[in-house]
Amino acid sequence: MKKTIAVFAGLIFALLLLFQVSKYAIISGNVNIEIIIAAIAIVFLIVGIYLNKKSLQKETVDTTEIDYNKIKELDITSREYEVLQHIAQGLSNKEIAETLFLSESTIKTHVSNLLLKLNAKRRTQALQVAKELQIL
Amino acid sequence: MKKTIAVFAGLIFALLLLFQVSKYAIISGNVNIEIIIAAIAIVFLIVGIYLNKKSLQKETVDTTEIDYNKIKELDITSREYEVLQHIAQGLSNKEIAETLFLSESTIKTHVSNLLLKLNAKRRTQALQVAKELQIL
DNA sequence: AATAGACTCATACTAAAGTACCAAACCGTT
DNA sequence: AACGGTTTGGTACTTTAGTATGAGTCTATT
Repeated sequence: MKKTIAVFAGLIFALLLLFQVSKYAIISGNVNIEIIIAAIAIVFLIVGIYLNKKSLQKETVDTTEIDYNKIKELDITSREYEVLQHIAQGLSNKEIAETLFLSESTIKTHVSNLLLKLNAKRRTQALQVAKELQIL
Repeated sequence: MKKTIAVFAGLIFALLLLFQVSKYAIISGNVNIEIIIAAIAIVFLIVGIYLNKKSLQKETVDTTEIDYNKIKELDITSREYEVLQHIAQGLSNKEIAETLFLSESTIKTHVSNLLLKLNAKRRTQALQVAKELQIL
């Protein structure tokens, strides 16, 4: 975090410097105007690309938005979805039952209903389908 | 695709126009130099951000690079990895056996070895671990 | 108050998944 | 040719997963 601030401070300083240098270069008439304009354009193009890449990095790590509308369309209830999320964690029915303070029977019924609604034969297939539908 | 070309052509044209306008504005001395430099900087900053966003969109849809070195580190053989990929597709052992022209027994041994190497108790957990290790 | 949907849980199954152990064939290396 | 690792496959068994069915509870809505 400190590093980020330092980088940004340096960047802003460098840009201000470029700004002033350009101004006086134009006024003094020593340098070709085209070159200065091009230099500014290129520098800010690069800065734009860099800034954008930095800001996108965090978002794009696991940004696959969950389609909550699709969950409703499939008539998946909140409890069922909760179970689905636990399946995705790799938990067994018994483990899910323990974490949710329910009996294994209840989890089994939820899973069965999930498989029907997701049109899957196995829990692994349910995961694959759910990811394809952007539900997970 | 045609749209992209048109957009880019228009963009380049606009930039060239800006370039020329800037040059003559500076030479004629009608406009403040700072404003022109700032305008160029802002325009190219925005262009840079836009271009980068466009180019990243395709990559970032499912860009979670697979760490092949980690696969080797875990001593996961090519056949085992192949089976892992099929598990991720939601296939059963029997189905994997059919698609790879192997017996179900063979798939079971591969799966068992995978579970050991990934330190998982179930295939769903194996998937979760594999994704966490960026193997899938 | 009655109804519908969600949630819970049980029993009794069948079907997969997974373990343990063994063994043969294959393949590249020493 | 012998060795180590991979791949393949079998048997026998245990453990999960999943299905089918029925039923009681809870809650919001009519």
